[in-house]
Amino acid sequence: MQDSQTKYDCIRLDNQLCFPLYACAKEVVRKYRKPLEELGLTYTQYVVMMALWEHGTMTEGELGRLVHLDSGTLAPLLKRLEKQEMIKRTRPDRNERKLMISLTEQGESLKDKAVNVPPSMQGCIDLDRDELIQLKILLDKALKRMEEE
Amino acid sequence: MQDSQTKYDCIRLDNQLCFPLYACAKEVVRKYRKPLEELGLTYTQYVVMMALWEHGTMTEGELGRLVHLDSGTLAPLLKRLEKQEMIKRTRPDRNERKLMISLTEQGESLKDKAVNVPPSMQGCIDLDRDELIQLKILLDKALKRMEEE
DNA sequence: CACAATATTATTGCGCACAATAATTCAAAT
DNA sequence: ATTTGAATTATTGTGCGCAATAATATTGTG
Repeated sequence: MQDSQTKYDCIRLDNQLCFPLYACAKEVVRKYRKPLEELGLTYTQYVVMMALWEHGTMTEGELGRLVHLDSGTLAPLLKRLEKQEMIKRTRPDRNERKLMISLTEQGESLKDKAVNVPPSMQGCIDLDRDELIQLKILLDKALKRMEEE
Repeated sequence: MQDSQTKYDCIRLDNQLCFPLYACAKEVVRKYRKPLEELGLTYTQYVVMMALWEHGTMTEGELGRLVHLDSGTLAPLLKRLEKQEMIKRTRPDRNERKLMISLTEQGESLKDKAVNVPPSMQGCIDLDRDELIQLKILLDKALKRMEEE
């Protein structure tokens, strides 16, 4: 066994795939903070709002599956969004276990401010156009397979 | 403007690059939980230990730059690792501001268990070999550019 | 109907994440 | 030598993240 190849090579940071994934994700979320501050949203809240803007009213469970968050994270987050009057939380009569999450008028109209966020985040990941496309394809594919499990 | 292309398209979840990045990273960290439990480490602690196994003793600041964590996260995390007797935290005489982080014997030898983690995480991202390589290249490149700023 | 099993959300507990700020130590400049 | 400024780590406060568990409502089965 040579110097340049030991049994510990597999735990070098440079040889990890998951570490740059983890670190990039954190950096990106951090970069969103400023522009989202103007909307009064955290990154996670922004993701939840995007799901609601696109799909409309749904249960907490459906929402959680869409954005990859469980009830332990989502329940308090939704209460905060309700307090900010972005969403409403209501129990349907037919099934009082479920919690329907719907947008308030204010929440719905925040959409018009939110469309300014993606343009301002252009270049937040400093890669060429082709590389960004390729990266998105790979991440979408990986994520989809995780959802299928 | 047609139905299929509105000004709100840019805030559809499907059109985000950062969302699958964020979601994938979370899923991956979650998958590490089980195997790391046997080492008594969280994912973030594991990353910190990898940096120390590879580079040896360094200051908190250097460590933080390597793993992309600031003092607000790192300080309490290092105290927990010290309590578990994985690391030592000492102030050098020449500069009492700095905090040197070094491995204990126990921390050093945990390395031998840790080498089993990457193999057990093979397939944690369900992509072909070539796709994994490409993904790593793109993420490394993106992360490197973020570090350069 | 009774009651067991399931579905759905809420709570708890611990740790990460980071901005903002404070506290301490060191270095530089007059 | 004193003071100013920079470097370094620690603390505080808020929110995310998730496993484990609890609480409640519904559904299915005898």
